Amino acid sequence: MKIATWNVNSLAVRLPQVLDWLTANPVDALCLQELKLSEDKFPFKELEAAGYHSAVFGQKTYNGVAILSRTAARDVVKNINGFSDEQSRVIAATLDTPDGELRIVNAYFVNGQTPGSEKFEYKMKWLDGLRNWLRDELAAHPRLVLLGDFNITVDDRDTYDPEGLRETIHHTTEERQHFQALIDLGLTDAFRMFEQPEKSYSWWDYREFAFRRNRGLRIDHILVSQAVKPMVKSCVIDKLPRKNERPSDHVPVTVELG
DNA sequence: ATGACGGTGTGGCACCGA
Repeated sequence: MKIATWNVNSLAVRLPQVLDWLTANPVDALCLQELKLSEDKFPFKELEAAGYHSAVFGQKTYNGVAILSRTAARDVVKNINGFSDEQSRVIAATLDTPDGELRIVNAYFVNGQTPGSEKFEYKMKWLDGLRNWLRDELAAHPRLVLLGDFNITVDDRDTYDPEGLRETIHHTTEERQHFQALIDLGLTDAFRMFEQPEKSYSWWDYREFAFRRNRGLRIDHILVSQAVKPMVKSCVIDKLPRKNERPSDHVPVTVELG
């Protein structure tokens, strides 16, 4: 089975591209971030016509996450248990697969703006909350995938300018320690289980022809639990949608389990 | 470099993203 993550930066704008992508890439589940719309504006009908159920945690203007799946998701949890948050950033659900149940945790991590800012402090607290909750989720659901827009580069391979961007947002030691703390719960970065093209990124700024110059970051990740790791067959970034008209600044990342 | 681009909600711009 295939599971993908994509920060669409407004589902209202990107719905046609999502439908096109699903036609070309009929994954079993697609996790979306930055819907930028409330649940009452969510295109349930169009996605159902494409063969997908939707579990949605919407928010007007900012944030908003959803899990699209071929089979209906169950035991849906919205946001982080034990962490009070005004923003719609996390949706978790269980999928029933031929190999048993699989827990999906789809997250839109906090951006953090600038190290030292209030938003950065919020990012650190949010990461603490996520980790503490995830420990329980993993205990309850050994077969688990955590995926989404992490807004963290893992190491120098994940950034077009490791020296110039050192200790800037998405590159700080503190953020990377938080990422490592998630790994230490027993998770593995599926992308790095395989040999990958040099300078593989999942996001490029809209400005300065960043995509054309491949000045990007890898900040969209798929982490798998120890029980899932032996099943991982591939993990790929699909750059093609970044060439669309009115593209999202992020592209999909897909993991194949078998 | 207080910049760039793009989305949203608003209202003739400000805020946010990464």
